[in-house]
Amino acid sequence: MSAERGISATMTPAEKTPRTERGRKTLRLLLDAAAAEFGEKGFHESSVVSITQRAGVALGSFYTYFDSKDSLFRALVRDMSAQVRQTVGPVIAAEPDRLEGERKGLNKFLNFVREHKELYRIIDEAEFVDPPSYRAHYENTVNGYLASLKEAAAKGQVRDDVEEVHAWAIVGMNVFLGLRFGVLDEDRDAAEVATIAADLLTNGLKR
Amino acid sequence: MSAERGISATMTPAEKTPRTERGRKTLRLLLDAAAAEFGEKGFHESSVVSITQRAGVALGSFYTYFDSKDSLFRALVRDMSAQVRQTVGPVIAAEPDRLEGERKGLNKFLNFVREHKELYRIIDEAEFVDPPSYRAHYENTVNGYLASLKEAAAKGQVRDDVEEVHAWAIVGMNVFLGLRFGVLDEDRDAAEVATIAADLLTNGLKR
DNA sequence: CTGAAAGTTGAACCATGTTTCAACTTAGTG
DNA sequence: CACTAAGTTGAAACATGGTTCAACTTTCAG
Repeated sequence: MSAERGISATMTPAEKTPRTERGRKTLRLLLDAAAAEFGEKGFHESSVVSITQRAGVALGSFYTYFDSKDSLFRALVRDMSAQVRQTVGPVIAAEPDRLEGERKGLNKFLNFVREHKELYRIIDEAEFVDPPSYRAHYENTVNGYLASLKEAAAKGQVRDDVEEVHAWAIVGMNVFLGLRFGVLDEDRDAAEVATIAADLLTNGLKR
Repeated sequence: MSAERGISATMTPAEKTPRTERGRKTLRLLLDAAAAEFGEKGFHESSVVSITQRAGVALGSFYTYFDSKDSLFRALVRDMSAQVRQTVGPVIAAEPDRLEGERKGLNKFLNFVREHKELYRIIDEAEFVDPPSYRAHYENTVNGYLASLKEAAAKGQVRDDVEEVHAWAIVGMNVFLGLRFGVLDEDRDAAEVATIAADLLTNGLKR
């Protein structure tokens, strides 16, 4: 996760950026340990002590890089929010047909969630730990969706009255399918779920 | 809320049921204070002290009725979960046409959420405070939905391949519309949102 | 009336966990 | 090499808030 993607991009200046290689390595250890810890136990059950232990670092070192437990959490949420969009967005965009893109995007999303249950959970908890980030996450997601739907409408691929309500509905649909078939259980084939959902979305519920 | 609906029905035996009128009154004060407190601050920011203060009751009295802060929260979640289903379910069931029922049900749900933002939030937080209740809430909701969709399919009102994936998709859609147009903002007419969503669900996204 | 059961009270106890800090170690530059 | 900046350490200070309990008050059945 974080370790693989470098640090500075999505990092706010609130943290004390490391100046040496050793520092960057420690910060990375902390971020990864935190993602694992928050994912397993949730924010409130996680402690700074146990995050540092998991990272194999002394307690005090934590405060070399973060102002507080909250500030670490915020950093993580922003990080993940971007990660989801960067993973799914391109898959949808690459497909010439928007409705087929929807199927592929959902499939990608389901697989992403299965591999990153901890990240999914962190974003959910932001509703309580850091509401602005939570809101921003979904607004960003929905806005991206809406823009892409409007383009498709212009090309005549989907109904041309698409608007915000549609975008929220679709995002909600995807999030819940991710929850049920990605996080809670993996008892169904992801591609099949994506196909069924995309078909529902394309043709509706009517007979 | 709880005060208006009486207590025993959804209450588990875990709590120490009051034996006198005075006791029932105190318990009701505590439940209402807790719902308000959890709704405003969330579980972890709420304290037993401040719940009892809000209820106008001594700290120690709390433990006459609940084993712990967690046990109170669990009671509240079960309570609300039932409340949502009892509010929306009948509206859908009363309508002969399932697709029209969907529109009315969503409309009812949106209005319910607007009046009960605190309850909505409590259920969300159950994902972290009491996962089994959270899971149970959505499984119950989805199962009810699925049963009703299958009935409609038998009557030829909706496609006859309806299954679990569809039900989760629809519930997710509704939950997110509730989040956006009920909790986060009320800048759109609820009936209009319901109409747009029901139309999407009926006819799909294709041109 | 009266006594036992139910309910009330809040100070004290206790557990947990965040944050600080001053002494110490390591890294890198002139 | 040496010297300074960067980073590390963990014990201790500090804050919070859940839970217990023994003394007290109210209720209500007999």
